[in-house]
Amino acid sequence: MVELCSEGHALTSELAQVLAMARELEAHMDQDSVAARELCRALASSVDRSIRLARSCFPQELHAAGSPRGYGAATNPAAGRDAGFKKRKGMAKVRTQVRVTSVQDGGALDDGLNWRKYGQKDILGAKYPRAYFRCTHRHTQSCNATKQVQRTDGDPLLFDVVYLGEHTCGQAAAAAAAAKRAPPLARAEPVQLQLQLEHAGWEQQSSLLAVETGEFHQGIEPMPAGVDSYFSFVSPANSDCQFSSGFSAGSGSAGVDMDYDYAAPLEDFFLSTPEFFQSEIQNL
DNA sequence: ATTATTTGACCCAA
DNA sequence: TTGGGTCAAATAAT
Repeated sequence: MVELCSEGHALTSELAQVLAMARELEAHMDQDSVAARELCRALASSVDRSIRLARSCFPQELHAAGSPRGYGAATNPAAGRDAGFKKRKGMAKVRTQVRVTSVQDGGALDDGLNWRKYGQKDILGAKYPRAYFRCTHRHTQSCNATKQVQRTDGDPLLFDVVYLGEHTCGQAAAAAAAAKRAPPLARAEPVQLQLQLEHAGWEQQSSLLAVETGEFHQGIEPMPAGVDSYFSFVSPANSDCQFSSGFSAGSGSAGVDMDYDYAAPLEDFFLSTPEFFQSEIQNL
């Protein structure tokens, strides 16, 4: 279920990067505070990636070790077994996890998706609370889409956003269409995305990718035939940011209940992602 | 007046 | 029993 080889390589190079950045940071420390801060941020991101990679290599062991919360695997201790998520009425069978750098600008970019906060909880072992949002149209259109937003422990500028369910109201499709017509403005800060798909006992977690917000949608390709879920990203700005992943859940026990098409909701999601987080991150 | 947020209470699965 | 998710009354914002 887990490809130790490729993930292990990624982990190794990630940790090597951490080491290099740490040394560079040391050299910078009493000269240039701006560069040092930037390095700290990169360092924290890298550590965070390493943790995720390590989790995907050794899910059980690391979870038992009690690492910080706020990660998809941590919220899903049953990964690898049946019922990786709490099955609630009307809950869609796909969970998408997204991390994004905080974007602080007053411009209220409206992607057409409306969320309403309905709760906030302190999470055991996490520095920051987790906020719970539901679709504004839950009652009028019985749309059961929800999401959870939580600031990561490692890097305060990064947020974990977990989407549960899909929009059955019309706004998701409308937002995707709007994003296609008028792509968001490019920002200086890259956005980091992480994709996590869960389906019954099957789980696959992607590598992290970093792409420019103004361009990332260009890399999205629909999945090829014969693969249950497939996405490919290429950042024009950075060849290191190339990402592609194919998921085949057709074999073994993972094949149960395959009545869901991953492609459409996820593509819609990525087409309008950068604006999602404007309001949600403010109070976290 | 209407709509959104806050926050303690409640529910439920582990 | 505990922790996470949701509810709903009070409060704030528009």
